[in-house]
Amino acid sequence: VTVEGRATSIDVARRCGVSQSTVSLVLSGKGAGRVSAATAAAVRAAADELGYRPNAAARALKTGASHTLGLVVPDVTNAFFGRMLRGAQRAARGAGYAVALVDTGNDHGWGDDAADLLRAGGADGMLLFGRPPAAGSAPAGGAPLVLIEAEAAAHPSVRLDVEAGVEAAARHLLGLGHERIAHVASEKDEATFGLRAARLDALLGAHPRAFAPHDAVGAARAVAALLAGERGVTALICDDDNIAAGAYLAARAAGRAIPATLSVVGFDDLDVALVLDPPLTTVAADAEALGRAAVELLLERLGRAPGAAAPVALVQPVALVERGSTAPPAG
Amino acid sequence: VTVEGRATSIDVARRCGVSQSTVSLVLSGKGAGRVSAATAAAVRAAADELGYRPNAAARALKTGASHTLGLVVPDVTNAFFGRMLRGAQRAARGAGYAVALVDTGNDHGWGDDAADLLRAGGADGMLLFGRPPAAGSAPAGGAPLVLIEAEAAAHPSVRLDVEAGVEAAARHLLGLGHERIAHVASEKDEATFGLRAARLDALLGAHPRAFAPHDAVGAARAVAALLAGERGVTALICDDDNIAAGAYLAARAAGRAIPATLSVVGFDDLDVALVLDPPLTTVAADAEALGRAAVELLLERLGRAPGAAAPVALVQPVALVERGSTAPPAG
DNA sequence: TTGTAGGCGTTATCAC
DNA sequence: GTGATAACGCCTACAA
Repeated sequence: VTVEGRATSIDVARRCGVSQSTVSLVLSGKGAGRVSAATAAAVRAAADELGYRPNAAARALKTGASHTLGLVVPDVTNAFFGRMLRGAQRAARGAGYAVALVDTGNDHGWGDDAADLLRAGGADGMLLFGRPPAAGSAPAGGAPLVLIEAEAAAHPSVRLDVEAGVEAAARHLLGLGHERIAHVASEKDEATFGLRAARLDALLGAHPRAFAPHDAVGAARAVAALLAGERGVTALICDDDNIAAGAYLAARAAGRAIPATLSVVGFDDLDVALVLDPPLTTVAADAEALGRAAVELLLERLGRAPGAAAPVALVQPVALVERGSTAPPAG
Repeated sequence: VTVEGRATSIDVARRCGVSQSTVSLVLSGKGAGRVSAATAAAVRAAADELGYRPNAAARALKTGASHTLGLVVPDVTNAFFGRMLRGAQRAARGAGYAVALVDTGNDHGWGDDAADLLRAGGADGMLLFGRPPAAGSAPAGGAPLVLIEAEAAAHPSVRLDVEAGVEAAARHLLGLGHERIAHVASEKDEATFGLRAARLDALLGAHPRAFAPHDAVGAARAVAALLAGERGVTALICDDDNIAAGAYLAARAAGRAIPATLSVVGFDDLDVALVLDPPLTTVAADAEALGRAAVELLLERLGRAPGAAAPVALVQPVALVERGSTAPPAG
């Protein structure tokens, strides 16, 4: 267990009197049937004693693959990303890849961030969340790219079927008898939110809409303003459960009881949905599966030739979970 | 904007008729006063046109630094880690480092995970959350290590002053007149939780304790059992806000009103604390600062000689935030 | 079955 | 000012 600086494969070779290439052969598992069992054992023993670890940089340089994936998300602080991260991370690790994370903190320095990461860590491929890379920039320096919750002709992508999600929410409320439904939309301009607004517009015609940040306190302000300004709103469709939590706060402050005088639907089915009182009716999204699928797409693409095969655009299903926050409108 | 495979510094050199080493000098900024302004400009132009990006692996091999930090956390899904991640990530990026993330998913395959990451990504240093590395293993392969929310003589560390935190919570409840206070502890065996239990034992003497998972539903079960089994408990100190959220669920189910017949104190001050009704009295911890401090410690250590200077153990303050979930016991 | 040699793309030390 | 040249540690034909 001697840990003294670094042992190289040459040290190992010297230690047991063989050549460096033999060491490489044995330790990379490609010595089967080529190196005698005795030498192989000796090599392994020596490597063990020296605590030898192959130098990742050297290997990456030689093979051209760093076995690292870059993941760019707008806000690690959001529970949704935590779950997505876990899915991505697991899938990646299962395939021997590490995940390097970039949190842009909602600033749109996309190209910069992504490129920086690549330059720094030398990722083999990138996962970009939320918006396609700016047209001009080549954010990954030519590395394979997979988009999450965004689409672009040039790259494979995975996203949730958010249109079906908001549609299910709207139909649920319509079925309950609501006639004036407001959309509490995200203030971020990510593709997914645009899709939702468009579908709701098509479905509901003109209807109130407010824009809110993804935290309960900020969202509460937005919802309070909406409720004060718009007459007769009896139901809210929120772009995210955190925003829905804000709606609860605003409703409480305004003396509106949920669901008696205000119905609320969220999106994502985060942990907070169950903690709210009453439990939140929401559109459940499997964030972990999303992350996993994105990584699988990227890994698959890393296997292919650079431009081969048309990029796929995966769409994953979501499902409305009816809980206690929705009911027929009063009176 | 031609992106054709990869352009190397040799391509750039050829393009503008200089030697490769001149290109290196110019682009690494070390050409000041050595390379003529004209050549420098030409080199930069050529690099731009070719979309040249230095090869990270080659640079890492040559310089011995990958500019990547490994971060190992038990559960990215917890909002606390989201905030910590952000702090760590920002500090790292500010210094030109990328952060590679490993989520162990609460399994204690420490050595494996950390080593795997290192092998894969070649991190210059590691940040380990929650528990010191197993004595025998050298999880980072000799790379500098910083512990977060854990301490060990051999490594620098940062942690929250959790003892002061639970003490403040306990004194607050004691001051309110509570006499039978239960501790809803985390079921994880991380150092931070042991510290809290010990302090509460010292302060409160024998008192009820239940162990709960860090999700509301699971925690609710644990709290329900505690409340059913123990007589006269009027207040709960929870190891985390998610657990406190579970306590709300259990209290609701058991018909105990918060704070009228049950006071609850949480830990961390996550977003959920404000969403709960009534808002949760909790011990606020600055997770972002924790992440930042850890990265700074690691970067500083990366600057020094391998064994130089005694490892520091930073302890960051926490503060009780009184909100609506605590009140004098009934009757 | 094993060893030799060349090169991956950089950086950095020297001559020129 | 600029250009050869030698590593960095590993992989992999190819030679022995």
